[in-house]
Amino acid sequence: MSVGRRKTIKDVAAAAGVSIGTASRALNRRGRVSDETIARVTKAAETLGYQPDAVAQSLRLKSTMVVGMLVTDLSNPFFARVIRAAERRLQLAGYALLVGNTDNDRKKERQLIDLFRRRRVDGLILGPCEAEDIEMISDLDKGDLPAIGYDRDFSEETSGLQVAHRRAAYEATRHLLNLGHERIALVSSSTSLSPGRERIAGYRQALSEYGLAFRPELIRAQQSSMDFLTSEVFSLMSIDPAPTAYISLGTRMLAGTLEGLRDNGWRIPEDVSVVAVGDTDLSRLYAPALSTVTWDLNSVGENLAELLLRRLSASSQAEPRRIIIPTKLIDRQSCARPSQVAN
Amino acid sequence: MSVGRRKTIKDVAAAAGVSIGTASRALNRRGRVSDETIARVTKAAETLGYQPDAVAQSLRLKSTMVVGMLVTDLSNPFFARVIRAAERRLQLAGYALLVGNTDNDRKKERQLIDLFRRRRVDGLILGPCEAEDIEMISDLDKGDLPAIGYDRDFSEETSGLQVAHRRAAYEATRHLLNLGHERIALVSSSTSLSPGRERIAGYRQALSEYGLAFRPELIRAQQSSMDFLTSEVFSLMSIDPAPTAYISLGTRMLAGTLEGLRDNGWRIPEDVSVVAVGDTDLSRLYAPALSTVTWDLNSVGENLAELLLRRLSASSQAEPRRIIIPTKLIDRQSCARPSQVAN
DNA sequence: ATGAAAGCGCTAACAC
DNA sequence: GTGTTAGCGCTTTCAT
Repeated sequence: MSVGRRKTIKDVAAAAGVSIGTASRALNRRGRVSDETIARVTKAAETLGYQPDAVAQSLRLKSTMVVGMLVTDLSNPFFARVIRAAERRLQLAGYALLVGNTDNDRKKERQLIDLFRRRRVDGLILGPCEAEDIEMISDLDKGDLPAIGYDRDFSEETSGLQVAHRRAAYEATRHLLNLGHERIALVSSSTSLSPGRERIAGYRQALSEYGLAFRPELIRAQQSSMDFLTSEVFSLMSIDPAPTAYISLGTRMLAGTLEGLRDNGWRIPEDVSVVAVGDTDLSRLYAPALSTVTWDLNSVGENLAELLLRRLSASSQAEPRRIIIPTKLIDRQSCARPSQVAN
Repeated sequence: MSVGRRKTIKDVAAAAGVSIGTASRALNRRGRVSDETIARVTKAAETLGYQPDAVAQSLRLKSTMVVGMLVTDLSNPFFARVIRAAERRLQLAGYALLVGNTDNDRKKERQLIDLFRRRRVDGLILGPCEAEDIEMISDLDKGDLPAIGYDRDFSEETSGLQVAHRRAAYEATRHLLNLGHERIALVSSSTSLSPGRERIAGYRQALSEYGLAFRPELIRAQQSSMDFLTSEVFSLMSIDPAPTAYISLGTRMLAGTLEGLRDNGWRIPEDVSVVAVGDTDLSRLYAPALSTVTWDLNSVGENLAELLLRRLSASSQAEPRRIIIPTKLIDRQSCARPSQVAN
């Protein structure tokens, strides 16, 4: 179709009979330009189908209007939703979103950050990653790359967002404790990730408030693999006496937990209570419907974008901000008093 | 931390005591450079922590090594998985992935394409979108923007990938027909999207092979909203005589279908048979486990990346290619012979 | 084998 | 108000 090469501002200038400097000013409505030339240049640009070259602009303006986002797994619905919301908000502000998958590998994360830096992204949103480093974000941020953290450790000097995983685990545990459970298993993401650590902390706190001892063997969090094996659940179930309740807060682990319980013939909530994570179709439609810890993923994405945007607006070099996203426990039908039968 | 501005090739050249031209050649090992200078320049670059500016390179080389991908909904697991796989493959080839959400809105798609073009992405992967146009992709592709299609219409002159939705629907329908069902409801994405159209075609074909008439009232595909209302299912259930089987091939609609059926007290598969889509936790763990049409999302992503990469490798301006991803029907426990009770 | 210089497309500073 | 020019950081002729 279009035979000629892409139109440049030079073409526009020529067509409008002005210099390229004037063309630029007219197009950007910057500096002193007569209304008449603005009109002529705009018209010329339009008829030529001129679109400014963002690469050249970036080089000149030292801003690409691109931000990068790194998460362990783009396809994890917990991240995918967040990305969607963030992309929407960023686009509104004229930014595009470059995404990368770290596979929860520190080395890959490092590589991607370098790559994104070379690409001169204006800012970075960093999701949780193995062996994360409190200094990392502030190093970047104080260096040449504005960065904010999402569900990972970051120092007080930088902005970031965290879901209230600790509180979530605390409340889930309290909920079961209140029902009379005393042996509560916790299945969650690895302790090398902030959410994993936070959850354990919340769980412990609830336990200690009830004067119950923390028993590490009831916890499954060392998993670094993406999938949670039902064999892990079996090992939990074979503890004597066995747990009477399961809090399954790992996105990918819930299915394993349910499968393990089911395959062993344990009924929910008669034999065992379950608290799940994420208000998914599975939680709602599973029989029985699962009591679930949830939070607003949309809000996470929007707030992340907002946080970074604020950081990028040169004016407000201001205060670093920390946003905590509240969680909610939706009680459905998967929790009951522990069965009287000694397991 | 780093006080000085970013190092440029000029700094490297100075530090190595050569001209910037030589520095560039040394760094890229292009042209004639003595091994000794290569060593000196490389060393200088390393000690300075030099990283080439990709923006400047892009301007000069007329290639950004970025590709864009547009889908209706980044958070839809069907797309999220594909994006993850594509990103991985592209990254291996040195490309970064810019993502965008069209919300299934033609106007937004158009805007995003223009935006991506301005950003000089090297290529584009376009997912399905409302009112898609066969010419669109080839226009782009023959114009200035290599593009391939994913589950959408594209002309024979361009490359693209399609999941075998028609065959999938055909087989699902056959499966139910073979069990003795004659009134089969089909719930799928809008007919304004390629997958929706294809599925209906497959469904019709199976019906006609069985000598059964196509009854449009058994189809729910006009949905443009993201969620499928259970009221739609009620309307289906209240047809007289009611369908004895449901094929629910819309990602977002499966939950609605199950909910509608359940809330009305219909048992699966005793009262009604169901075929679902996507080998998700829900399909596996729902009681009963759902017979499901699946395909390899990972392979979709990889093949899309591969297709675009091939298109981008200037050498092979070659043949446009069309890849069809096969589907598989996993038969579980949600299908049975129709109940003898006249509904 | 190396240096000098042009130029990718754009914006901003400076003259007039 | 507009034209001219420098220069963002890089690669690539073209001389030497």
